Amino acid sequence: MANDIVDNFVASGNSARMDDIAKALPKSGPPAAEIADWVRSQIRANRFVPGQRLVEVDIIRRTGGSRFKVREAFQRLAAEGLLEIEEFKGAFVREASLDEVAQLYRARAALEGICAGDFARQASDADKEKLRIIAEKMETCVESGSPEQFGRLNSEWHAMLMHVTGNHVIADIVSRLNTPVHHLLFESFYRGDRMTEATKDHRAILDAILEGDAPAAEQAMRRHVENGLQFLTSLDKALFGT
Amino acid sequence: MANDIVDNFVASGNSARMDDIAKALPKSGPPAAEIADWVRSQIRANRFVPGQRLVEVDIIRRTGGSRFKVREAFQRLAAEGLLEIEEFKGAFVREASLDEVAQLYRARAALEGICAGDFARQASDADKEKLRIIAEKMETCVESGSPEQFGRLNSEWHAMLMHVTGNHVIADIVSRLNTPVHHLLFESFYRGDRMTEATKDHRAILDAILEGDAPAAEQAMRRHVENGLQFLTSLDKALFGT
DNA sequence: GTCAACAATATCGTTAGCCATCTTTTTGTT
DNA sequence: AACAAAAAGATGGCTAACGATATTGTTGAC
Repeated sequence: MANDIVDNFVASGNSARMDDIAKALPKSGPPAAEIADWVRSQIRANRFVPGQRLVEVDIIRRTGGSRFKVREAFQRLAAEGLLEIEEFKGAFVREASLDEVAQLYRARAALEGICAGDFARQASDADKEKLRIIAEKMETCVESGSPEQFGRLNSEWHAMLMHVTGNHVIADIVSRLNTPVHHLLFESFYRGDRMTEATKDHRAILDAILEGDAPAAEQAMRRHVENGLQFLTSLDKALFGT
Repeated sequence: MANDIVDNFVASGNSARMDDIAKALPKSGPPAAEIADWVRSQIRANRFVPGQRLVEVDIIRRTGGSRFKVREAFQRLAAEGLLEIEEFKGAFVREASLDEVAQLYRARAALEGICAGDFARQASDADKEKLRIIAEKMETCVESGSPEQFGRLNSEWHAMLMHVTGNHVIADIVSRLNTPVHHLLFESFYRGDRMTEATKDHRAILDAILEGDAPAAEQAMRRHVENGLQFLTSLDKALFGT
């Protein structure tokens, strides 16, 4: 992501053709949305940690965007709940309290539960098979011990479960719910036997879906997300708590 | 809120010199959040209708905010999903499709269901009594036929149900879910016998809560919200559909 | 009379520069 | 040596001006 921006910026400066420049130059810098994406990715990668102050000039230096765009991006991120902006002090990465995270997880459990029920009810056999295949790949990840691949597949699995039945809006809400705690999510698969537990949960959900038992699928999904929360809280205690 | 802004505008509009104002008013215009609130309220009151174009200068004139702040507010509202911004065309009030509204309602049903369950489990007797009293007031509104009072109490009822058990984050999510369809909500209580039906639903929820039956409370709340959606879809068909 | 091309206006997007505010550092006094 | 006050540096906020684009109105030809 960062490279995209830099390349884009450099490219527009180095272009040779007049035509190319004519079309490339109107956008002198990266658009505000791109800057927001970049900051978001930095936060997700734990490169920007909660409480850290985001200095405008610094972001401008790194992204090549103008001050105006950077501030627009900050506003967007603040509206998303990722940043907090204080007068004359600037933007900070928002720190989500454990209680807040718990509520976000409970919300996610409810929403993904709905989607799991929908999937059990409406999804075609082909879609169910797709879901099964991804789950299978994840199991091989557990064996080979590759948590980042597991994480990617996990995201894909959850996203597909929601999008297949057309619940794009709910999926969007869920993704926003995830963002503030994504750096913890990322770390969670490295610790303990979270992967094996998650796999067990996935299997339970998949079984309910294959049997067409929507309420069971919903319940299983809820339990799965709530297990994730429980793991996260124990992780938090181990890291920061006494 | 709106009056504050208007008064502010009139004051600055009638003054003679810009310089005088700059020195006379050490406090600058309303902050971006306030402008966003104002625009939001205008949309809620159906004064800004879906598809309408929001011209920057117009908002500046009306709110007294600077162009920068207005644009910041637009960004925030776009992130909230209320507006859509197109390049060189400006901000439009976003039109929520019926499918989108349906998903928002299903999400709301799930989230408020959780809170209803929490309430049944954790709320004190005093809080339960408070909830009962509000419901009682709403019943008198049905008899006397005052829908806007009913609407206010309804908001209070739902808000209290969530906040009492500390689910502030979930309540916040729900309020954002409501915003895009609030103008329809506003109209809904004027039509048919929605008020009496809602009252019946509320009574069922309250009964489950008073008995301490959390799952029943959750289910009742879900049904209540889903009934609201059903009413809204029928209303939409009656207004626009064939 | 209608349609198309061109011009004019209005609006949006961007940048640069100035002003207000906060933080930190330095200096002076107790 | 410690604390307070003032000044300097840094940071964010705001306005004004400029360039790009869409929309609208007008004029001319078919």
